[in-house]
Amino acid sequence: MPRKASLKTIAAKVGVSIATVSYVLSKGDESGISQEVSEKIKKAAKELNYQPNQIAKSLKSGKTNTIGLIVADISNPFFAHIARVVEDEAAKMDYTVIFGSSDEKAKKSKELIKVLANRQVDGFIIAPTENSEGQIQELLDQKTPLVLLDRYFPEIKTNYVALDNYSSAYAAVEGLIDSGYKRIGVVAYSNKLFHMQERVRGYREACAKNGLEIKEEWVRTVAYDHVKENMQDHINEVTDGNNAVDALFFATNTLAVNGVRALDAKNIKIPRDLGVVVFDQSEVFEFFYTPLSFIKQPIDQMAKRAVRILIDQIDGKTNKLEQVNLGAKLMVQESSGRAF
Amino acid sequence: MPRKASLKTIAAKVGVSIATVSYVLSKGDESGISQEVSEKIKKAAKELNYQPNQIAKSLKSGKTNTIGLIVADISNPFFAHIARVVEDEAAKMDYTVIFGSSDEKAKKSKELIKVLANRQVDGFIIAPTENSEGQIQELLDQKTPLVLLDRYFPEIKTNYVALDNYSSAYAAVEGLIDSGYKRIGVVAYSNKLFHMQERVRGYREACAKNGLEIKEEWVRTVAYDHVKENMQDHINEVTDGNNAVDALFFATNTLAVNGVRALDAKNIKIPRDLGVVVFDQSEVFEFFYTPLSFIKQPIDQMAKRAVRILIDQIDGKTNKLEQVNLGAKLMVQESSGRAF
DNA sequence: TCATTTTATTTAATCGTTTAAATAATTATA
DNA sequence: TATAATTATTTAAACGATTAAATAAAATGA
Repeated sequence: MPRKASLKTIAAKVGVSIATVSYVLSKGDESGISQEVSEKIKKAAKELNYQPNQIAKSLKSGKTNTIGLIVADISNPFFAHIARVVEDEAAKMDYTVIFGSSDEKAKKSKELIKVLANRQVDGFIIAPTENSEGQIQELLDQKTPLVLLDRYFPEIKTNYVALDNYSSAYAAVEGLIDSGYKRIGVVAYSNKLFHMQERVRGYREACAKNGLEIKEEWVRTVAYDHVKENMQDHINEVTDGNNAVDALFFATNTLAVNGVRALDAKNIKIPRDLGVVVFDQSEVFEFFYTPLSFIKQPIDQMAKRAVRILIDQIDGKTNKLEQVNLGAKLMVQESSGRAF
Repeated sequence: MPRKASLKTIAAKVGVSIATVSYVLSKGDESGISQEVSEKIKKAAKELNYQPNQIAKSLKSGKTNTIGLIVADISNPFFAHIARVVEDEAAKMDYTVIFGSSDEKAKKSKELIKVLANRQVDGFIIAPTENSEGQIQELLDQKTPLVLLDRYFPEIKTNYVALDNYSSAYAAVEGLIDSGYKRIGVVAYSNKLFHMQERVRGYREACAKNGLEIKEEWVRTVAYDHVKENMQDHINEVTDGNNAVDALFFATNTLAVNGVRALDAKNIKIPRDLGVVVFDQSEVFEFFYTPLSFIKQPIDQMAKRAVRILIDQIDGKTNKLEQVNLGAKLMVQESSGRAF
């Protein structure tokens, strides 16, 4: 790429100083530069197809108008949706988004934070991975504007926008109970992230409060990297023998998609043989022979809110902690209610 | 955010010039700076948690190591998948990705190109919208490294990585014909983009070559922005009366998802009442009561190839035109073959 | 006409980095 | 010991923009 026209190019062409050009082009009518010279400069700028170099501006101003977005995996529809909303909301405020996928690995997350920080993003929106507390704390110590999204660490004082995972899970499982299911299991990720723990806690409490016993073998946890390999075993183990569950709560959409595939392979029919409810949405669910009941997260709201909080922080409009827990909606479809 | 440590900070702390610090930190052992001073500088850098300012580097070098990715909609799984592969491939080469969604609008695309160009991205990967030929040509005229992805304009000499849409569509429709379907319709987007036209052409030719007549009312086109509103009407019109189709070819996954929803609403069963084949993949298809046959695009390959071509161009390793048409695989499931 | 005010434009510094060229310090050579 | 060669370090310019401060030019007033 040949270098593009800069203020210098224009200045040379018109025969004025760079400063004059800068004033005309950035200050408009209040530039204090004569009509005559202004016209010439504007004309030259147009002819040279001048476009301001945002990098130079950023260096001068210390501001890039860029948000760093770190999610687990941009190709996961949940995060892709978030990315889109963040993009739109950011664009409205003249911000641009650089993204990265952490694959739920603290190491990748750390590397991403470093790369994006070096690129001088003005702030971060992060769906943090397990064991990334240190990284997050470090950003806070450096006073980097930051909003956690979807997940957060209760022991760290950060802005976050998340869901009331406990209540949502509770409601979902209670829905199963109300439909008459009595032996309810859960499939969750085997990480210590608060939101995941809360979902499991919601499940446990819903059962407890409704007088249902939980056998520990019904509480299945899967590593993020081994869902495909291990799901069938988990499903087999909770659906075989006389200790089989009669309903399952899947803690994420990916778990559900894989779980349902495994159930299908065993020819277990929903809801005839097994009730199902899922945390989080997927287009898949409505196309399943039995549309799955799920907890619908207000993704648009969450992402918008996160962007706004972040930009307010960047602008220094506020430095008070914003901790938002939104409510989710239980979308009851056929998978969670059987005729008894 | 307080300003971070810079070379200047380190220089001041150690009591040497900025240049010395720069040499030590960027040239390593061959810096030509004495062991003694080097050590002091490295120590200070570590203590100050020095991180190089990529913006300053970029200004100096004229290179940002950033790729601009413009797709129709990052929240569409097809593009989200592309984004992920682009991200990974770019990261391998020390590049970062800024993305934008054009919503198939030339105007938005133009704006995005401007914003990203001002941010000095080193090159673009674009899935171009209808009527964006001018924008693309302009980038080429400015010698901006560029690779079109998924779609391209045959009349413009650009690098591109796409699919042999014609052959793939042809094969898919011929699959329907081989299964005995005789009154085959198509649902496509009503845009003039080459890839879309090629899909329709593949459909037409497959029918023609196999001696099947096509009634023009079976060729349905939908505006990108009105799929949801109009799909039901289209489906009704091609499935009602004695001129009804016995099979449908959906030209994209979004069209298929909406189409199948509309078919469901009319209680038309696949493949009993209607054969279906789809261009492009979706997780949904396998969960439908009848898994849908579809054309599987080699998305990973496409996106990787696009990144590699782009970076080769950026590096000036080559300036020869790279035009890649990959083949797709027809994944036959139950939706396209009925027992006659 | 000369000082003063106002208006228009330029100079120069800055952001953080790189790097060619200049200079200073040290070591080797005669 | 003076000189040349080598090694270590600094100076200064540059990337492209912004902007306070300096200066130049024009207009105003007495």
